Amino acid sequence: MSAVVETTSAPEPGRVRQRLSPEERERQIVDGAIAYFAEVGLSGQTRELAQRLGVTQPLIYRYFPKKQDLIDRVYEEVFVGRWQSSWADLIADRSRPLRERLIEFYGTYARDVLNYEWIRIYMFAGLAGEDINRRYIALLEERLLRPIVTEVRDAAGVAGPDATPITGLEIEAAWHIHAAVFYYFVRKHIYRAKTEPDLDAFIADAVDRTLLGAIEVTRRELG
Amino acid sequence: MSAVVETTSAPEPGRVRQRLSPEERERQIVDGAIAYFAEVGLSGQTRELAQRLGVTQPLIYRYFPKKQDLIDRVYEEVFVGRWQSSWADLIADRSRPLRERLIEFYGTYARDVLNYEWIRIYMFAGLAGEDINRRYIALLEERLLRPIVTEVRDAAGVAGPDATPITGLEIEAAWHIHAAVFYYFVRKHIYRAKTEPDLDAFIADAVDRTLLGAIEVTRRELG
DNA sequence: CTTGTTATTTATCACGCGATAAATCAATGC
DNA sequence: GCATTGATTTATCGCGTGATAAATAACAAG
Repeated sequence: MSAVVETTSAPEPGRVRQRLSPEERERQIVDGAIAYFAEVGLSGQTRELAQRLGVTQPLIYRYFPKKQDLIDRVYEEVFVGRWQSSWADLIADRSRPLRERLIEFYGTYARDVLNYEWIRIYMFAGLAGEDINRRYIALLEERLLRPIVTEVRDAAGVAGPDATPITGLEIEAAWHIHAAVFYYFVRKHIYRAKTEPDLDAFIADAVDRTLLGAIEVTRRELG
Repeated sequence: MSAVVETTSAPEPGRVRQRLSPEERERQIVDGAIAYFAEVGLSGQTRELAQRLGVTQPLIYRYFPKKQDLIDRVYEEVFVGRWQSSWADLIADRSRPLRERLIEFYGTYARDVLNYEWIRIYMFAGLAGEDINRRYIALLEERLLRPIVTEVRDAAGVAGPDATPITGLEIEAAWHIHAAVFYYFVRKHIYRAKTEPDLDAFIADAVDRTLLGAIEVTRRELG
């Protein structure tokens, strides 16, 4: 009549064992891991994750022999393939005002990339010293910031990057636009603080305010 | 002839036991904890911390009976009392150009507040769901952002907050200036990415670019 | 219905980490 | 010196967590 020991996490007691195809179960584990790790960090326990999924903890190890394998998979699912190649054309489309292009870009980027799971796992990874963040920054600089600087130059009516190399401070200026949007989601999803509820209005306003200064300073310095 | 078990972390073997005054030892533990937790997060182990300090793990428990006590102390040391009351006067000093005031403020703020330990522990705390961040944001909004909006209004030559209440988007605009500086240090200390090496030049440029847009949009909307 | 495959669970190990009790020894006062 | 105090160390407990091996049972094929 010993007390229940309860070593391995069990699904809801009395629940019938559900047998899924390996593909379905793997999908379920990965999705659950993204949600769980985003909430508590990558040091979250496999037992707790299993409980949320309604399965036992060793089952996870059938699909991901090491916890690190699961973490790697989460990184891959969350960070790989979210960048849309069409964004390059959008940024560079001079048939439309730069302001309009940036507002459309950041509207899409905010919805497709900067959601709860992405930004929290991204910050957890950064604090853990992962390479991911530096690699993502390099990608952003090449595919987003330098194109933006090029367009800001054009909007300011000054020479392009071929004639005058882009400076460090110009890259930083493109970061200001990005930071305005990024930091909004840091406050929202990491600090869980109150933020402007109208996302579209926020983005339009953020682009307006940060872009005007970027263009004006560029004109003063290079014009 | 059994193998060494080594359960409790020991200081360097052969080192002579050093007996400090409680004040000195406590100071040493707190400083070590700030550095250690900033690096690995607040889930860092007391044994590892003890080893870095060159003392045994139970000694920490003489000064801080629970690990949470030590964490609370770290929060207190890092976050309390860094805000200088003189900053209010600096921001509101209309005998100087707003640009100049903000550059001086953010220069000081960057050095006095946004260092490696502060920004990492702040982000760890945010991800852990602590109240600290929301309380700090409330403090910033009251003591920094609203005053900045008031000064931006003045610089734009429009009515002050008494006549026209400050809007959510205006607060967000003040966040843009703040975000530019803050995100610089996120990239530097959390992602460990390369950043503009000349901090003063960066801050002057960041204030210039973000402030110009803030003033111009304010003039358009309220002028 | 019977049987085989394998998805899933049960049971358990090994180790790490927070925490505590008792032993030790460096400093201080007489 | 010698004794006393208390800062520091040694030894150990209990539990949580990653990981593994063996048992069980859901589903498909015949």
